[in-house]
Amino acid sequence: MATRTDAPTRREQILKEAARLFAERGFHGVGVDEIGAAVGISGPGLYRHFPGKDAMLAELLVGISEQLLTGARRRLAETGGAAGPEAVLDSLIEGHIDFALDDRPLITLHDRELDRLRDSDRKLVRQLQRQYVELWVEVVRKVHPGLAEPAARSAVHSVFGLLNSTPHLGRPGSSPGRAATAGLLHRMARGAFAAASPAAG
Amino acid sequence: MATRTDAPTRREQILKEAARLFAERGFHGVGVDEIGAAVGISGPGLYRHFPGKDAMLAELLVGISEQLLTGARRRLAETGGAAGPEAVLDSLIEGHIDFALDDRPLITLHDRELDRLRDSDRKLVRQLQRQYVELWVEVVRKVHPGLAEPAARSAVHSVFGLLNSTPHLGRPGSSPGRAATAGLLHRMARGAFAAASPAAG
DNA sequence: CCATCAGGTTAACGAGCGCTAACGTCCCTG
DNA sequence: CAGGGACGTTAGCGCTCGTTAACCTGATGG
Repeated sequence: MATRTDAPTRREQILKEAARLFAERGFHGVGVDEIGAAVGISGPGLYRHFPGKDAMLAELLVGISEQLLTGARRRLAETGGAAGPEAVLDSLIEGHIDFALDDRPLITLHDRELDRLRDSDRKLVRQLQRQYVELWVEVVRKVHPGLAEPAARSAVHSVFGLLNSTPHLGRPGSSPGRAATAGLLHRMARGAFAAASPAAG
Repeated sequence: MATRTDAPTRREQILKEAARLFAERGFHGVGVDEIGAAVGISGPGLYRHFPGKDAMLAELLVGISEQLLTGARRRLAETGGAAGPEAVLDSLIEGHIDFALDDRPLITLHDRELDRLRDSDRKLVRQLQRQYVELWVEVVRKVHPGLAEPAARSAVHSVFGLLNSTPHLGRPGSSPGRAATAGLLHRMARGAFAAASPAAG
């Protein structure tokens, strides 16, 4: 019988620590020796698990993009049929906020270190990101039909900027607490979308 | 008599190109030779104008922070007396949007490369940023008295995230055009603040 | 009981970096 | 017309980095 949720493998440890370090000091600012030290082994030992430093970043960024996209598709499928588009949008916002609050280092990496990837990986990540954005755009336009498509796309990007501000919001366990912060971000995102339409007073 | 606005000096050229390169590939990802090449001189020639690579980044970040803060104070002084706090908030938003749209590389650097600074410079930048945030917080709380101070501070940080999303919004001259983008961002920022209060329906 | 292999170790290489040294060349000024 | 400062250049130093090579060890399994 397997242990509950299978204790984190070495690869996963490495990815987690690498994400934290990359987010703190940037991809080029972190040496492989530091990443190794963070998981208790030393520098070149990492090469038993990854072909190189680039590969760690690639796996992180692709993983983030896939996780966001598949999560959004799942939420769309679950919420889409039963309730109206408003419920779908709320679910998308909730999912993004959960991710931004629980994996702050990854959110930081997601739009910061994309240019350090090999061409093929970068193309893949951008494609996943684009699909994620387009999924949001469709839902937003159902909730706010007065919004033209280019404006909706800009609005989605801007709301991502709003939701991804979590790294600036004081460390977990500080001022407002997680639930309050999530609620605040959710209301602000909805308010921002609602105000995006030029017609709205 | 001086020429109109004094043709850009070598220092200013260097700072502008360095900002662009740092924003594109990160502080550690850009070599001094590249910065030199971007202004038509080669690597070590930069050291006639700056004591080191770090100094360029420091001057950029301190300059940004000072420009934002002094601009906000000026707007507060100009708009504060005559009209109500709503007009002040609109003016702050407008100023921040102008900056985010006109100096995208600087906006990118502003919250990305802060940790690469020497301790003293980083302290200075953080202090300027904090004053800028607090100025916003006060104005926001006058417009939305139902908002507690910690929530207001979080809301301000989140709206900065929204406004600073301009680098993701398609290069200048694309889809919506500058005025339309500025208007969209402005409405969304106001909508986000308005929705931040828990009481709001 | 020994072969294998996963997962480490240390040593060292080659490239690239920021920066300094030494030198050249205008241009301004007394 | 000296002389000096502003502003370049190229050569090269010292260091750090990512990566490879060579070796070690403990668990596994036929």
